[in-house]
Amino acid sequence: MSSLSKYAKAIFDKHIVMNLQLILESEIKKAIQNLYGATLNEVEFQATRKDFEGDITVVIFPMLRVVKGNPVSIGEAIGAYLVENVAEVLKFNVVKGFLNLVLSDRYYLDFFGSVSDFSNFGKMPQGEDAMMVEYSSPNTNKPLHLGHIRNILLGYSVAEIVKASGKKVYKTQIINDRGIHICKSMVAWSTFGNGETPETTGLKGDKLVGNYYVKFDKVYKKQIAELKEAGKSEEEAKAEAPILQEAQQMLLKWEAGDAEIVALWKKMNGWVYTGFEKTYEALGVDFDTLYYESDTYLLGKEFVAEGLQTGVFFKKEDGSVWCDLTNEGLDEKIVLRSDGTAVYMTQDIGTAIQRVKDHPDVSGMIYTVGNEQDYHFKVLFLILKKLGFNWAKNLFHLSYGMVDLPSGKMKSREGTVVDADDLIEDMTATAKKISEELGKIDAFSEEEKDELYHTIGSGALKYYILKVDPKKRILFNPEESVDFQGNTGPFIQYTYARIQSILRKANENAELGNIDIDTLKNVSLHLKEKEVLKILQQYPEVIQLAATNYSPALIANYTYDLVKEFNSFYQNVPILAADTISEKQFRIQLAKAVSDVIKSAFSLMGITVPERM
RNA sequence: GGUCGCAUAGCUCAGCUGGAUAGAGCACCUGCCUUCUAAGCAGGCGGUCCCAGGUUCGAAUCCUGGUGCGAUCACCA
Repeated sequence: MSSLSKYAKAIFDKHIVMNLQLILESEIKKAIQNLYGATLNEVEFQATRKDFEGDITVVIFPMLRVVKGNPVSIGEAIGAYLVENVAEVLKFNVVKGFLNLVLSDRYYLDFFGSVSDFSNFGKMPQGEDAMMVEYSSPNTNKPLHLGHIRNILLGYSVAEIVKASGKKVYKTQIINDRGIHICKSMVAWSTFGNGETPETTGLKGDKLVGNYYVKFDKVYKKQIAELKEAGKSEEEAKAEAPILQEAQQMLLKWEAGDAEIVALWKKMNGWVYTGFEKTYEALGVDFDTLYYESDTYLLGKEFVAEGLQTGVFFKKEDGSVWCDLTNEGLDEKIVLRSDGTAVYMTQDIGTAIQRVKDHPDVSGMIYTVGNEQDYHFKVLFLILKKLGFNWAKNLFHLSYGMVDLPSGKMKSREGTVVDADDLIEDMTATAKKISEELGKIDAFSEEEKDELYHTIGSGALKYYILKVDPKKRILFNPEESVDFQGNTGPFIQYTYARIQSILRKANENAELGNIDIDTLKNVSLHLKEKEVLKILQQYPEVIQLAATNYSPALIANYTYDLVKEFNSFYQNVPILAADTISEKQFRIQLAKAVSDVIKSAFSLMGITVPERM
């Protein structure tokens, strides 16, 4: 158990219960002062291991620096002192240099009674300080795939977590809506499309456009082969292929504002956006504000010009503009081409500045982008600092590992991608299959069933992806379906549904009434109850930890621990059939609290929970 | 080659600021549905924490050097 963050402390202060760890720390310091005349700066705590009796453990070893003596006898002395002076400490034992403290039930019950609403437990009120979280930066020439799914789920979840940790959050994306890749789809469509539309083909807009991106590549490769046969070198062939030149012509026309080309661009991008909308909806994510590359690259150019004046950048003989980062241990980086056109970096400079202009309360930004762009963001952040923006010190690249297939990297042009919509559909189908086999929801309407399948299927997928540490790469094998048992989304959803079932029954019998402190006083805790309470108590701290580490995986692991402990309680301790009324009431409330926290934690991962399953 | 990241059970992953005998799930094996949903519970099997040094009372964790895998070092994004 790490020391509680100041946020968690604030939560406990708000409720009558003082954080015990703080009390223990100061009492232990007093004990050392009284017993040995020494001054202790810090006390190290950790959760007591399961195989020893106790709830919280004080590590004695670090004290040996200021107190000379045998760790066991020091532990004994502190333990005796605490039992004497701290009401919550019932008894203790010392194993080697570890002082295990057994806490009173009363301490845990006071904690439980002090939280009036577990559905908001651990979430801090939103402050003035705003963060902007960027995720899902799609190109508008092809549909979203599994790689985007990780990006989207991760970014969304981190945004929710940061929000819960007490910051205002704007969710945004940068849409790469211009450039040669878009023109490729446009050329292919106008040449081979025969006026096809999403309406005439019944295809999702992004799929339709993606097909023409693939078509372009096919034709391009064929033309290269033909040119090589006619005696051209590989390089010449690649540069001279007519369809590529056509795309390049189109880009020039687009930049010149050619009305016909711009109209085509708008039409095809419109199809793609409609398609993306559907995918985002299926994933249950949203955005507060959108940015388009076509809108921000010009602002980037302005600031490059300004930086050139102030000496942040320099111009080479050919007219290209660079930033010298050799003092920072990096290379020189281009920020404007010799022909004056913008590069990726130019646009990103512009976008960042635009965002803060539009949202003056933004004091930092989080970019959810794959780790292949680590270098790019290192450079971007440095440049923004050099340009003198004070928010530049609060920029963070949420860098995540690639999602690879057993066959290697996914490539859109070669059709070796796991399509986002297909994957969600597959997961839903698997959920359906399993649900039907179990046959528990035969009473559901067709509509309710479909909703449930989607809840479970997408829950399985989201949990599967989010439970992994973001910086690690994921190897995804489409042949082996995502699990629905063990450490999975459906397992946790199932626990939630079982609790709801109990609550419904309790409600029918009017046993759900608010628990009062007097009832709690008469309860003596079962070991399993105590374990569940211990984990519940950690939730506020886990949110803060997940926020500072930008890691939904911490929320996932926490939820799993909570659910595992609860299931053990559920299976071993009767709830509705408890011996006494006060026990029954308490256990119902405990179950409810657990389900509230499950729902809350899952919402931080963008996962919904079913009432029955 | 330079830089950055990763390496823990057969597989997928936890392991917080260094602390006790390194933990889960899947798979495999045993039990448990006439009591609240068995997508569950209880238990078993399974480890040279990549290797070698170092710091420390104590290292999977920190440092150095290797090895392996990945990324990056474009007037691509």
